[in-house]
Amino acid sequence: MVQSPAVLNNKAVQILQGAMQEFLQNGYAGTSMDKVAATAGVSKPTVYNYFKDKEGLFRALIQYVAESRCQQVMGDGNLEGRPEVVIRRLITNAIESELHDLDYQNFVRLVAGESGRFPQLAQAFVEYLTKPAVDQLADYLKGCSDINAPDPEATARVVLGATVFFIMTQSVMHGETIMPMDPQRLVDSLVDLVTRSPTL
Amino acid sequence: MVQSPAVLNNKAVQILQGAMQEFLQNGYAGTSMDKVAATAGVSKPTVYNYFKDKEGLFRALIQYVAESRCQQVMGDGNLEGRPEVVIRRLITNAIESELHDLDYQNFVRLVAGESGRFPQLAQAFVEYLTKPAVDQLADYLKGCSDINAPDPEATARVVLGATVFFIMTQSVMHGETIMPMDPQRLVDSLVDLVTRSPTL
DNA sequence: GTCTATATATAGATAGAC
DNA sequence: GTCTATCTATATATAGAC
Repeated sequence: MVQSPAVLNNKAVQILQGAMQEFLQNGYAGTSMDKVAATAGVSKPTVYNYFKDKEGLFRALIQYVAESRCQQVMGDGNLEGRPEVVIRRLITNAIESELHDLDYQNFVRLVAGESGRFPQLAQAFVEYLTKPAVDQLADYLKGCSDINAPDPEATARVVLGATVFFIMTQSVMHGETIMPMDPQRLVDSLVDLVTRSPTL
Repeated sequence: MVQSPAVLNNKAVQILQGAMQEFLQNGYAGTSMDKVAATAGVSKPTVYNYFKDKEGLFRALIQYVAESRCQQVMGDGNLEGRPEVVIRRLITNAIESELHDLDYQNFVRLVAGESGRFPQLAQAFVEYLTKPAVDQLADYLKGCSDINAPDPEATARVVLGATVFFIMTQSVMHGETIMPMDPQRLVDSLVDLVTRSPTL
């Protein structure tokens, strides 16, 4: 029985791959164990041999995907240089890598959509993806003396919040045609807001 | 057959109330027409007499809830006064009214979670809730000469994006214990960022 | 460990009585 | 218009053969 993605043999990964395709496409309740088994190329009892039940498989899958995404979000962790350049690069990278990543968008939809019924999984998302990103940026901002951020932690939430909101509205919620905007304008405004000289 | 919430008799509303409770709690695929009928206090064929099928009922419900929320989000539309005061009040109101509104959070979870399979409903959310809020703030910012916002539309997205992200992370995704923050700090930082004197 | 076959429950949707 | 009763499909989960 697989409880943690830390220990995964070949067949467990094979099942998780099939489960990923189905759950990301059809949500938790919309996914049947029959289709998971078929997509994974195994029989249904084999699925139940590796995972206790549908909920156990789902939890293992979310953890599996979150761990995969974890490194990517952090980037190389190399936040060095002048604030205008660093912040611009950080936001540009986030938008470019997520705005057209359909798998990531479906992952966000799935975790957000199930956050009421699976609060622990939503918390794992916050702990392993959201919080590290905010903390990393906040730590960088703390080291910058010549920017407009008396509260670096709150400022980091503003910067990343605006970025996440942009991706959510434009792509996840399909708002690109309804309220279109060149991502560059958001980046420019954010850099402009944060890197001005602080109040005298 | 009810197609639009614009024309709703008593029984249709009664069914929508039951549907709201079930869909907001259990999601689309997790909701059965049996439970909708039971919660609404009618029989299943009666539900099908007023709505074509499960999908038709769901679409009508989302439109119904979105229209109810539409006015509330806009507030009284009275954005007048000095920018520090107006922006502070706007964000504070949004956070106070949404951060602990469980129905609203479940509505966000539902629409976001189904946005991949019901893109039209997500677009209605953007068109009737997100876009009006952004436009209203952008219009106000355009009229302010003494603030730090060369691009009012992008700045409005930063302000509302940071606010929505805060509510999403703290409440919807249950992150309050993982990355706690007093909402006042976010409000202060946003007001501070936007209302500084523009670059010389 | 992995399969075929199946038990049991519940889903969406409707026929037909009133 | 509204109900009880029902049809058909499919869901989760497992028994038992290999």
